[in-house]
Order: sequence, then C-alpha cells, then structure tokens
Amino acid sequence: MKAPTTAVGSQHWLFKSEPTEFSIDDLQRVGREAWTGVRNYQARNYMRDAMQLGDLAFFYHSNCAVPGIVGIGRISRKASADPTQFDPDSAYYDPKSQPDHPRWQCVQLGFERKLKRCISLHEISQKAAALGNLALLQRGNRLSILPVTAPQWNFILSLE
DNA sequence: GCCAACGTTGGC
DNA sequence: GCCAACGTTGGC
Repeated sequence: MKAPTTAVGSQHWLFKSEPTEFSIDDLQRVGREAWTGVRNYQARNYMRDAMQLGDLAFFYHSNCAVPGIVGIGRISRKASADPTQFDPDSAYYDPKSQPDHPRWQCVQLGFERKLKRCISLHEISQKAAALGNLALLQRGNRLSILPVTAPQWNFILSLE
C-alpha cells in the first residue's frame, strides 16, 4: 500500500504582501491571483513541493503602518511556472531561467474572506508564548511565504 | 530613513 | 568551497 499523501487542503500558510503593492482588498476585488514574483528558493519550495489545493493561508500586510494578518485565502491552483520570469519587461524577469527548466513557480491564491479586524504583528508578538515557534516571529525571518501549524492557525483565529 | 538579518553573487 | 561585497526585506 502506498503511503498516504498529505490530505488535500489540510495545511496552513502565511502569505506576506505589501498593501501598497497588493492588498487584501485587491484580492477580494479580483477573486484570485497568481502569486508571481517570489524569488526566494525556500518560499518557492513551499509552493512547489508542499502546497496542496485547498490549503488555507493567512494574508499578511507587511512593510506598512500596522503590519498584521488581515484576511484569509485558499490555494486555488497548484504550483506552475511563474510567467514573469520569462518576461523581459517584468520587474521579476530572470534571464538565467530557461523555459524548459523554469526556475520559479507560483500558486494561485483565491480570496476566502477578510478578518473582522487586523490581528497585528504587535498583538501576535505579545501572544508568542501561546504560539510556540511561529515562523513569523522567528528572528531575522524575511520569507514572504511561511508555514503555520494547525494549532497556531486556530489560536490566531481565536483572537479575531 | 535606519539598520539588523539575511540570501545571493562572483572572484579566487 | 570560501567569503567579502552587495542587494533586499521589513520592523521600527
């Protein structure tokens, strides 16, 4: 018997986005968005190797007045080649990536809902003891896509 | 705007 | 493979 694969939609993630670039309101308006432009190998590996259709993700506003979690999205398409890597006009163009061996991948994130209120990084930091080693709170973390455990997910949502 | 904490690049 | 230089992230 084959080992069971990870159940569809059973995992949780956190996606960072600068609201001046792409906010939760933008996601709500367009409904779904290909998460292009990730140029970090670890973040890519999370998308390419781990994310399953239906996984849930916190939508986090970074580099803004009140950084924090503002909404929820859901993986609506599994990873595929990020087209911006082949577009010379794109800010994310990667001349070293070959079309037959794409270096970068992206998933599609669908809008699920906005939180009733922003759960700020400040507030999350204050609850650090209850959250264990939440990747978001790890020192020096700069990844734009982070894993969240089910207990962490449930605890953060309970703050809403 | 500052700056700590990275990840990446490229010379050697 | 080492590592200095450089670029980026992102909170503050």
